[in-house]
Amino acid sequence: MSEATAKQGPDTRARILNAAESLFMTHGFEATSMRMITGQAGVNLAAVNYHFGSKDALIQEVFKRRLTELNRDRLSALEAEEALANGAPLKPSKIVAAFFGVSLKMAADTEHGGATFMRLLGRTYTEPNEFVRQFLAEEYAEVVQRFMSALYRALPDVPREEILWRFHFMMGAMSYAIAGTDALKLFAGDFDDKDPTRLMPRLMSFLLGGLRAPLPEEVVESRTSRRDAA
Amino acid sequence: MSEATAKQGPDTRARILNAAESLFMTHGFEATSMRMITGQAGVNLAAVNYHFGSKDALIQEVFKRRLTELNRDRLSALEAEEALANGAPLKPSKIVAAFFGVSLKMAADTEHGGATFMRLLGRTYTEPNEFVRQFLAEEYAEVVQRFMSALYRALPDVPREEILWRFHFMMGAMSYAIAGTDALKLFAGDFDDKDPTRLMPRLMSFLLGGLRAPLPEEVVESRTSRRDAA
DNA sequence: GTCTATACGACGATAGAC
DNA sequence: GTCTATCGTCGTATAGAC
Repeated sequence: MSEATAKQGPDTRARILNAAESLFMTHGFEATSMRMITGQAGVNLAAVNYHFGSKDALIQEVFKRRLTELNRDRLSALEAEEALANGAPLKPSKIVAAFFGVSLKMAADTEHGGATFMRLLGRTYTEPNEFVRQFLAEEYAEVVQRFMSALYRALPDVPREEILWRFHFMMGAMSYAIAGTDALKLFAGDFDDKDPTRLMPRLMSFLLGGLRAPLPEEVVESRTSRRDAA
Repeated sequence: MSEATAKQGPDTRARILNAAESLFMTHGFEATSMRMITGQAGVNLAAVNYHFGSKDALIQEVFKRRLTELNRDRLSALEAEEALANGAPLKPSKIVAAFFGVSLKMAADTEHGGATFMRLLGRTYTEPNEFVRQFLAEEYAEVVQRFMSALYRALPDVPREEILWRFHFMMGAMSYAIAGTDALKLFAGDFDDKDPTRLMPRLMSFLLGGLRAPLPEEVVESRTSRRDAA
């Protein structure tokens, strides 16, 4: 159990990916060394750089696998709602539920590392590193565009820039929701962990309240004055 | 300007702290090496470990200085509102503005590294590291308790556990708001950076909408059934 | 093409001389 | 208190064996 799970595995590349994913999700990216990965995979240290180029590239590959799946599920959820609506604009609650419901579902999967992955994903958004953010942008481009279009239709009176910002805020709230109970316990020692299924309705109420909140005065003013000018 | 700002500075400890703060806020904690710090401070490499014990301890010291100041300002803002209210419960908007207004103000200070600090602070909440979270809990204990008390009074009909969660969600939204425009640009290439002073009203609308949103059904149900049982 | 052995420079940390 | 020398580990690069 200590190391070298299997010595004559068929695909070195796959063994590295599996070992890396498992270790990353358990210890985080930084705390996982190349020597830990290659040790567990039973391959030579240099194999990682040969197959992936660098540790960062390996991280990206592991990340990509999960993120692609996650975004596919998010799009499926949105499309399912759109099919039901039959061309009519979706209710904001349906759109938000499609995006964040799928996210929380993966976050609830503690067995396959989904929870750890979602925590890492939340942190990655605020990563100062340039190429990480750019990679994330590419992965998100399609799904964000689709969800934004749905929201534009659902909220025709809200300026698009405002919707974009509020979606951004919602992602932040979700990130903390997933990072979760641990952080909350710090603030309230008597805090009960309770049923994690309550998180979803809790978060949904908050997100919808924020999304449909009255527009900030400055935006209202600028819209009013624009209307006045016209 | 390259290194060794002053060779015969009086207080080695202070010179290390200043150099560390400057470098941390510019490059982040991890990207700043001990050799960079001691080089800029004009002291020996081993001096950091002698005076602070470790790099982590030095990070805590620098972090603490900022966070103490930030939380002091947040409490001052709350107390100023409470003085105006003369014993009456504060409006939720005043409470939220006190906490997050001060935060955004520090985040807007790009000159002294306030922006970088706030970005790092936002990430630190979701840090899996145990002692980092415990340190943060101690630093936040008083200010969170005070703000929660104010919110309990302001929203007597909302279950306290719900308020706690929503405050947590608000912190997440703020964290992403500060991490900011860079992340947003990734999703919308045509996105305009615009006036950063608009961020505050934008965020405030969202936060208040979320804070005052209708309670999730499950919470309402459990409260109703509890009332029924009584 | 794959893979291994080995070495390189930078990192945080520490023991011991002054 | 401060310094030098050195330790073990890190990610990475490369020469050469299969």
